[in-house]
Amino acid sequence: MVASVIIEYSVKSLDKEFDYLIPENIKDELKVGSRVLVPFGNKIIEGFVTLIKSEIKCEFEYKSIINIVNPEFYLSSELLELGNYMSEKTLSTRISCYQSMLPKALKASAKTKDNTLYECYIILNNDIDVVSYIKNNTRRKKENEILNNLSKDKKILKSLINCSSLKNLIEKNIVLEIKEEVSRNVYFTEEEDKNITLNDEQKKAVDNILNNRDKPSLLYGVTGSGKTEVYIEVIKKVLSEGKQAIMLVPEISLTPQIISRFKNVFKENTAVIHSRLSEGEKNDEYRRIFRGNVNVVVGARSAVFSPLKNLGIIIIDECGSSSYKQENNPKYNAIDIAQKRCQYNNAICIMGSATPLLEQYARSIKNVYNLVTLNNRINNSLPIIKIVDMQSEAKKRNFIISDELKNSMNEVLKRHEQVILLLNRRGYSTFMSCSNCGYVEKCPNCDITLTYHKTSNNLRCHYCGYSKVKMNVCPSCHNEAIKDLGMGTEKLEQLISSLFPQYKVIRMDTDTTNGKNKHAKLIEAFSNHEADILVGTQMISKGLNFNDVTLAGIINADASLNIPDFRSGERTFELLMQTSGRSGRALTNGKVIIQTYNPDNYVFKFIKNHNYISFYNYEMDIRRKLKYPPYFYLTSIKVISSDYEVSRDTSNKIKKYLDQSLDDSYTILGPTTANIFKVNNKYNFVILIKYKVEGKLMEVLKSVRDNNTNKSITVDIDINPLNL
DNA sequence: AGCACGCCGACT
DNA sequence: GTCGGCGTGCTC
Repeated sequence: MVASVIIEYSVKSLDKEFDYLIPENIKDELKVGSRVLVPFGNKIIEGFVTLIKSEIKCEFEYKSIINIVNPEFYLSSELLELGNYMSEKTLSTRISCYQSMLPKALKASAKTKDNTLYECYIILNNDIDVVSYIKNNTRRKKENEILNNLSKDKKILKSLINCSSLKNLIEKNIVLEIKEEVSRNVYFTEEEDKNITLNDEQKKAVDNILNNRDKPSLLYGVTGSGKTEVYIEVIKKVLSEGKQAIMLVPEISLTPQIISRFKNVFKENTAVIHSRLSEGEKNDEYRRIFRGNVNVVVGARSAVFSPLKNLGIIIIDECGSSSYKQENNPKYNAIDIAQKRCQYNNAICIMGSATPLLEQYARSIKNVYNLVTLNNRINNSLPIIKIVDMQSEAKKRNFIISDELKNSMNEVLKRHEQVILLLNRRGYSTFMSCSNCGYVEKCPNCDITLTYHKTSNNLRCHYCGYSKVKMNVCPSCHNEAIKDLGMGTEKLEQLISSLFPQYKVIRMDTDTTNGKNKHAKLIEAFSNHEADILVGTQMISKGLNFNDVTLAGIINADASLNIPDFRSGERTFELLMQTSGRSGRALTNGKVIIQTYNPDNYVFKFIKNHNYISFYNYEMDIRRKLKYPPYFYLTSIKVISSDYEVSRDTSNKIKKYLDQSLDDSYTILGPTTANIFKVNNKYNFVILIKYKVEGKLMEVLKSVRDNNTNKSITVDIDINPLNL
């Protein structure tokens, strides 16, 4: 017998099968999808079995598989097939696709080896007559107590009774130690299960989804319309059919709130996977899923690969979020993967959002997706949205907080309600600049300014991680005139504290939430009303549910509007809409204040009336005129090199090649310098291809990729990119 | 990816 | 004469 193996090196030239002999001793355990150890060249490396066949073509001498790495786990034929599909669609190696399906500890080439945690238990030694031992043992009471407990409970956690008497019993071989695998406790607050009854609209949505299983459903529902209840109801139905469920959420909305919500409904049948788990915890959850111990998996992007054997539904919550697309290789989109898996398993697929991507809504209008709408907020009241023109505020010398926002905050806080303030920029200030000569401190490796972080008193590059100590003297004109300009969450927190000294402020951004459970603790604290004002970045915009919040303030709505990307309008609309959704979820007097220097921008016109549909129509018109998605597909080719000229010349060469190989149904733009031209000391050029029909594009792209043999040049192809 | 083989320049 | 540069090709 021979096994075809894909080995762990993720390079194009090795993205093919190598055949190995299967030794007798592992013959029975070896499966297609098994992880194996094989000799390759003069090294021993890992790989996955993709095929087992009987015939041996004696063209050369085969080597033998050394061992199966972890006989219990293997990639199912569904996942192997999915990996091949993914590698075709993303033009990345098959091994990189397989590896992204597994937690790190189970990957080939993992540095963290299998993180299984064992716990030591004690049991009675059955070969010994314990009853008579107890009878004869009159002096040592403690020992008898332990023995009596053990004969009742059979097995007890050793750490619970660890004492000298126990040690004695173990030494005498009366009590035995055994090791058992355990799952680490994943953060979870027990709550009583509120038995929620659905309103008519929600009931209709559930029926509609269940009756249209043949295609994905787009659950379009305004924020606070109760999408989660619909998800839960549909999942319950699927579970009752004996099937299993995956629920995908964006990482930032994977909060303790949503986790305990699901754990309270589906109890220990739930596995949760998110980035704040340790590798060991992820491994535990993966194992539970693989063994069929859970029926519901809640997780971010990569949870779409959960090895459920009887998949009945995949839900993608906040399907408009760009977090479903992986930014590095393989550049897969979890929504595509979900749809593929649903097709394969005959499973229900639900995409839910108040702000779906234009692509998604367009498809639902064309009936590619089944459109299901929730029009009404549970409490029947949408927050009032006010747009504040910061240009006129600036004349009053209000640069950060407008009078309107300040007054509203005072009102709300006096009523003992809460405020959320969104500022999409972490750190203390936007940049440091010399007020004498205008010198601006930039990252030496990247083409962007450094951000000042006051707590750590350093300047940091948010792209490459470079940091340096803050200087007081200008390196250019040597004056002591360095000022921090612009506003980050750190500075805003400070400002708010001084403006509202009698109220407590919590700040949430990547800098305050990187500790274990920090994120959960901050949310819980705010939820318990331990603070009155929550200041934060993106991460406070989604999924959070605070009953006392009646005011949401967006400090600088222009930040995301001014990003040079054709989706910046759509992104801003999404961000503002989602943030607005945090206000007035339980109480009916919700209010949202949006501050901008461009109050005439079309985005605000639609935001003001909560009007996604009008926004959709307006934005679609722009996309059609400019040949952007959803009217055209997009592929970007990024050429990256540490040598400016090499990067420029290579991208020109590629452009020439594309012009020759593709007809004029493809629009080829560029090469131009990327949005951030220099990152990590490397120069980035971008070529964009727009097209309606894929045609032979994939073949052409493959040869572009394969023709680049120069190791110092990276040619990064992104099919259907979400960020330019 | 990692390593061997191989063919040309400057060094004890 | 040899040490070592990295270009090319192979790995079941």
